[in-house]
Amino acid sequence: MLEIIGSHTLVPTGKEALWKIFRYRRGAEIFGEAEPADYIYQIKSGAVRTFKLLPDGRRQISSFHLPGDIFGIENGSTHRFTAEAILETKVLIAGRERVFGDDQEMCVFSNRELLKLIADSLERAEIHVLLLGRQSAPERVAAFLLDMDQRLRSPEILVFSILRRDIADYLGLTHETVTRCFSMLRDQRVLSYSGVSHRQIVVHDRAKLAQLANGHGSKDDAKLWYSNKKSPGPLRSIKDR
Amino acid sequence: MLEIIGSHTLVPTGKEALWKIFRYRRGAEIFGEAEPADYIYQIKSGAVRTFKLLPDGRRQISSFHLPGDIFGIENGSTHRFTAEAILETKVLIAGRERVFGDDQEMCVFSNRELLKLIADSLERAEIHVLLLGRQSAPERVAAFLLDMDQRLRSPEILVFSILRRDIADYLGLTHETVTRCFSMLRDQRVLSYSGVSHRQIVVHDRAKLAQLANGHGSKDDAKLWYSNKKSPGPLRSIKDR
DNA sequence: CGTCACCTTGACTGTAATCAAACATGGTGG
DNA sequence: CCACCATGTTTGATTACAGTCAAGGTGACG
Repeated sequence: MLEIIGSHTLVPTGKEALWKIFRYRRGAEIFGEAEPADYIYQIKSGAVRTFKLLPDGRRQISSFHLPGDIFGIENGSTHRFTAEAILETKVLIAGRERVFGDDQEMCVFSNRELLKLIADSLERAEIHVLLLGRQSAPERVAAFLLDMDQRLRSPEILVFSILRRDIADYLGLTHETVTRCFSMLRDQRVLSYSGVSHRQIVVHDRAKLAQLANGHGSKDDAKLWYSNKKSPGPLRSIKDR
Repeated sequence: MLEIIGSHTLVPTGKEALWKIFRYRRGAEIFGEAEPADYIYQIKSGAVRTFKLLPDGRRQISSFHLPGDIFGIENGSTHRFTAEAILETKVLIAGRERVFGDDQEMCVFSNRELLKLIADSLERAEIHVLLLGRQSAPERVAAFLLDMDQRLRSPEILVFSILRRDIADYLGLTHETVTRCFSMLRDQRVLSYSGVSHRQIVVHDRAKLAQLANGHGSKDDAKLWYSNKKSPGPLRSIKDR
């Protein structure tokens, strides 16, 4: 099983006893939208997606959570997302009273820490809004890769358990469009695949990626999309390749 | 000058002395992105938009703020948005130390109130992400109208100082698309314009609006878009109408 | 070795963007 | 008060980006 590896600080020191450990299989639901928010979660290993569903099944992933990340904190009494394990995942769980209890000594965070956690989520959501509202498909994919690369501390090989479909639902695209953007980046030598698996990515040109992500890319970058297909000459059947 | 009228509770009682009043003309910048966040703001009258810009000028409006709304609170030291008055606007201003000061007596909010303010912003941003990532243009416009209608307490006439361009930049669309969606809703008798101004809207069918906003609308609703144009018969010049 | 889930690519379609033009509104100054 | 102008809105024609539908390829795993 592929695994995302992060090197983040886990639970605040001295508070370890307040957390219990749980294990979820790939695809398992950790909590559901609108369910009572009785616990908060911190990832020990693995990865989690949180998302909302529309009645007709359209899905919007709001975040991917990696080792060290805390999720499931709600100011209200219920969860506003569903959370699922993307792969075999271990999480530390603490009761809600460990966050919002009156006795600070029994809490895992100070008021200030709690505020920072929520403010950080807000900032990420605001960036996500800009991405979805005003950036093109290649820009979104570049921004996503850059973000993942940074969160995983720019490893040699980006090992990626996140499916194309999940990336698409995070970026407001389809899995085919995500694949096409990856292929475009590969053709431009911004990234390549390590070995045969398309889940292991080597990022060659982070500067180019940043350029694309921020809309600073040259106009031609987007054109490459279609120009590849419209090359002159007779069409070749699939067998000919 | 048209004015948005809200009937919200202003500053917490007993804390009035901590706020000063300011006035901004239409289009005036209240604060800029990346500027030091030395003050927080509450709207007394008028309306404010907060937005981010991409280097090439694309704009994403994150929120419209109406009377009673508080904005400009930052956990960090700088603003993450630009804020501009949409029309002649009066705001109450308090220094940053009134929010994050150590002495609760000198602060305008309790820790709990502050957390709720930020958590509410986060919830709105998360809904915005779903809207931008997974909803169609007509759904976005319906959701926007419903939201505004609710925030203004479902008045007889929705008086609207927000330009089509601003709505578009909030919904991740163009102003033409927003106009087309309004026209579609008018043709379906969901709303109509009051008087000659297209800035005064009467909402006739809130249930239908809610249906459209949540993706529960019938499949034909979206089709009306194009079917109007493709009706048989000779084309009429504009003068003929 | 076969199956299943996932990924890639191609062909075509459709929604919303773009480009363009006419019209409306509100403010200004003669 | 009206003519004029700038700004905003509406509608139409066309384009383009991303979605949909479809088929084949590939890797992981039993």
